[in-house]
Amino acid sequence: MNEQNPFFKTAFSVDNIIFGFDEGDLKVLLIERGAAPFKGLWALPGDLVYPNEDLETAANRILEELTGLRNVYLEQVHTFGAVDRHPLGRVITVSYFSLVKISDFAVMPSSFAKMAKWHSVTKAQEFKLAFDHDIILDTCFNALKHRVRTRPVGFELLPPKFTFTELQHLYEAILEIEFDKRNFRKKILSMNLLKDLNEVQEGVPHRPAKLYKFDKNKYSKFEAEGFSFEVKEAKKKEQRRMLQALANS
Amino acid sequence: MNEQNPFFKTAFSVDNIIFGFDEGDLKVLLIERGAAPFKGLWALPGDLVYPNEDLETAANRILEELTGLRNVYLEQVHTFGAVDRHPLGRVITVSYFSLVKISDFAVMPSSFAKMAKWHSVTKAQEFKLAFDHDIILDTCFNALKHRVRTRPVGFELLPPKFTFTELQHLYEAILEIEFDKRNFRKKILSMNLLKDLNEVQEGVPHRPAKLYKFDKNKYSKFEAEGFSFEVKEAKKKEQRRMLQALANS
DNA sequence: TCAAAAGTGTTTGGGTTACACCCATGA
DNA sequence: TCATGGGTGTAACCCAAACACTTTTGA
Repeated sequence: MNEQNPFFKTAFSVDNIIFGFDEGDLKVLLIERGAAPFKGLWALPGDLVYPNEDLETAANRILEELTGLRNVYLEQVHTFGAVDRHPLGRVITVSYFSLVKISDFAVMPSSFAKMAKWHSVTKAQEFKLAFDHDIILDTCFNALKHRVRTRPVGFELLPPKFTFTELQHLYEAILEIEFDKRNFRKKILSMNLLKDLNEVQEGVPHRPAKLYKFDKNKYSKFEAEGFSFEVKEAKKKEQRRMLQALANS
Repeated sequence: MNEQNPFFKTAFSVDNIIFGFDEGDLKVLLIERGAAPFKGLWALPGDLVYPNEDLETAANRILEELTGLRNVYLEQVHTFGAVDRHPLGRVITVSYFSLVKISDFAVMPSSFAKMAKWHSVTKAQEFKLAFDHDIILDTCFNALKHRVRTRPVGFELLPPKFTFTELQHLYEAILEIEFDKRNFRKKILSMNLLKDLNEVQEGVPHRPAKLYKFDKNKYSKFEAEGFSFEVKEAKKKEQRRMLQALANS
């Protein structure tokens, strides 16, 4: 193979959608572009892939350079390769999403850090992002919604000790649905994924909640067998609302 | 951007897993490699992506060159980019699967045709394929299994008129599960996806089955709402089998 | 009349949904 | 004692699963 070959005029990059969870809200880490094209707009963290680097390695590198974190949940989502997606040339990009615990962010070490900022996902979806990053964000958010119903990955976003209510708020934020408290607890408990730590919250102005941690042993069982977090409540509620509306008209 | 830049030493390809269904068996179209590397091994049809060509366009082009078919169901699955996956250089490949009606294959028009051959998927999974194509095949077969539970895409693999039994065999071949005839019919009928053609099979040595076609209008409803083809039978059967085994020991 | 596949209903059980009140704590 | 969220059980319902015999046709 040689470099004069026109097939080698294409570059490829990795874009990394980094999700976090804080204050009951699902967040995504964006970077303000300091240079053209799209200077001043928010963009997903990403970089060209080195010639001797695997795709996942590149995704991990971007993540570590930006956040200092390693060994983070990472999943490839989709590859975007429209001819005109990058104004300066042909760049095909592979998107990944990763799930991090915002509690781990003591410092954001790299030079990127000054421009990086957490944004609520719902708000970021309304931004005009650089390149086709709005579509990428959308696609990855959908992939996360799907994954969370399929594998117990939600825990990747929570601190090591958490309350049931925090867990429920996390699922609600990701799936954009509200759950019944009792049914939610029943469902999660029946999965046997949680370990009761026999500890409680401190410093809260109300009855303190019990703390749980995620039980890795059970997790691996689901890795093999699959996991189903069925959600029909929202659909039914919606239907009933529409029937009501019809009846009232 | 310029061509001396080392980031432009990478090429992009698309590999296309073409599924068909015939004689109760799920098939995949493979090509025998006529040149090194991997000369003589079976490989997935694929090609480098032209510099001015979108990824999907490339996937469709490969499909059309090989089969003469256009407007075929096509879905991106995963991107494979291990540094050493191609012995002659860095080639990142985006995999797609497509679903075709084998009945449409009057001729296979291109020069590829003489080397292309349908293989039963289960057998092809045991082959040593060129490059990392065995992993790609596996990944795409899993993606198909998933998609078929999620959207009514099975019809893409059947001729325009088909019997209930053919449809059931198709689902069984894809999901590698056997279904109860009555439950299967009930489930499909409740989805209201089929149109009874008031015709029957001809020339069969037994009671002829009714012919159905797929009803596009209903389909679009599922496109929006989602579609669930839940399958628990297999799991339960497996569990019971294991309990039996335990009881007998 | 036989072979071969088509066609058809009902019961059971498990899991999801709906729903409301008391409890523990800090202020 | 009050405000705030924590924590708990039961009945109804729906859907998937299990299961066996009759029907229709061609040979």
